[in-house]
Amino acid sequence: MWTMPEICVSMRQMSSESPTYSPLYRQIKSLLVQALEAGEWHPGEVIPSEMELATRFNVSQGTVRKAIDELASENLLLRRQGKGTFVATHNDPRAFFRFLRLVPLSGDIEPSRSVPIECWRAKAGTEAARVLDLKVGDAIVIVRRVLEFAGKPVVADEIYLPGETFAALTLEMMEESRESLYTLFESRFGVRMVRAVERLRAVAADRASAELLHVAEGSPLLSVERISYTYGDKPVEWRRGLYLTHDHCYLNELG
Amino acid sequence: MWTMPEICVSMRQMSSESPTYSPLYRQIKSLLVQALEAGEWHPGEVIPSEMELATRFNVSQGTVRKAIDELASENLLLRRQGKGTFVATHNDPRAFFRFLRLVPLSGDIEPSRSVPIECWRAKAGTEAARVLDLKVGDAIVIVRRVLEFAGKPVVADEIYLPGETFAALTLEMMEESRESLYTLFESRFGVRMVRAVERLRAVAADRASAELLHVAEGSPLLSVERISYTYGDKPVEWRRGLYLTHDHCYLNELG
DNA sequence: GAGTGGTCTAGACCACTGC
DNA sequence: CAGTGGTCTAGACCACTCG
Repeated sequence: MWTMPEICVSMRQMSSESPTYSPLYRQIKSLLVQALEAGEWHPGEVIPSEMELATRFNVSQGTVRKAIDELASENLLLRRQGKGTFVATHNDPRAFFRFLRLVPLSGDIEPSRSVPIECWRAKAGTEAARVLDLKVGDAIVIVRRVLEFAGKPVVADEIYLPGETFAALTLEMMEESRESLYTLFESRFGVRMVRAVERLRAVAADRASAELLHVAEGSPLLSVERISYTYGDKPVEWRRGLYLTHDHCYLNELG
Repeated sequence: MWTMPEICVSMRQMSSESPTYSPLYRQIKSLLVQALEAGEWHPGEVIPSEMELATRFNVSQGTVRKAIDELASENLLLRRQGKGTFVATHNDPRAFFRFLRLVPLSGDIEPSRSVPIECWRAKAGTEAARVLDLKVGDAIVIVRRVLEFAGKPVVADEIYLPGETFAALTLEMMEESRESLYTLFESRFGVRMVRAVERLRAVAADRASAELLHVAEGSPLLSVERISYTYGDKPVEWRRGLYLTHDHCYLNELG
């Protein structure tokens, strides 16, 4: 159960003098993130109304509003006029394309399917440990899978996960699930990916990938290396995908 | 000279009944965009203070603030506390990396140089016409250039521009300019790129590109096709770049 | 109609910049 | 010091949803 932190008043006056000044609405924002992280409200659920939160935190509605505004713009929350504010979830077509920027060249919408291939345990090497913020030798889980669009293989993924959190992950679990991987992680492991960084390069297909994607060895593939983070910028996934960009392209908006 | 539109009061009451209702702050926002588009304030300049604008438009400071907030988040304006609000400009290192998401794998910062190669006039084909919103046969300007990092060629670009706007563009102009291409477009042609969409694929190097980038024919290259837009979502540039991703990668943040 | 988020206002005060 | 953007408040009203 969640208990109300009673620090609002003491927080407020850390103005002027303090070297770590942050405005009230950011403190509220961080309290909301803590509540999300602690699982006070689950993905897809409504959170209390702005007025209720304002009463709880002893601030005005406008201050809560500004905190929620930022969280909504970071896609942690979702506002729906007349209904309330909801915890964002990956179980939502919009979230799907936020993290998989692959679109068919034809523009048509294609059904996609995730085909898990392998899932095994290993110990973190120096690079996996660095990326996932673990110690060398810590347990990790490695998953290999293929993503199909319109029945054809388009992406070959290799995914590294911290072993502690994902100890229970099995191939069967992924095979049975009709949801996306991130939806599975969210519903079964309580891990919600919040943001990610991708590094893209063009590479030549090695033999294994060439077989998985049904192309000739040496064909150009788009290599997408991704590090995903949950609440508090904690890295929880390291993934390398090889994308076949013959009939698809990686779409990116530069704001 | 700019004249004050006097429609605020009439605009305000298009509530309830109207099918095209938009809140007051969005109407203010669109007036500000019109002013930017009309060249009322130039890139790098301060715009009037929030209070002044509020008086002009007969709204409260808060409403102007919300309009400016959105424009700042879209990178059209730049707020600086204590100094004022400025028209965003490409003559700024931050803007540079917003539109060129290429970073060295080593992490070091490398000096870049644009080497223009060719610049010629042509008539728009069906595809160029469609993308640039022109008629087939309309004049276009085509530029080829190479981007070097640390003295080595990394990007080969082919750039299509509407001929009318860029009639005066010459190779010499680009050679003499030490600014980025977008800075040149902004200062010499009054065209500010505001947003862009990129489509990425992995391709094999053809002979021409292989020579430009000093790699073997058939090497995997990252193909980046970009359409850039100015104010009002008007397309003004169509560009295809081939990126050598041996020592660099395309960095993308998924929010 | 009651409840939610969304807009708009007016006024007070704070933090930063530059003269 | 005056002027700018940034925060915070309180209250009114609008638009949307649902029972």
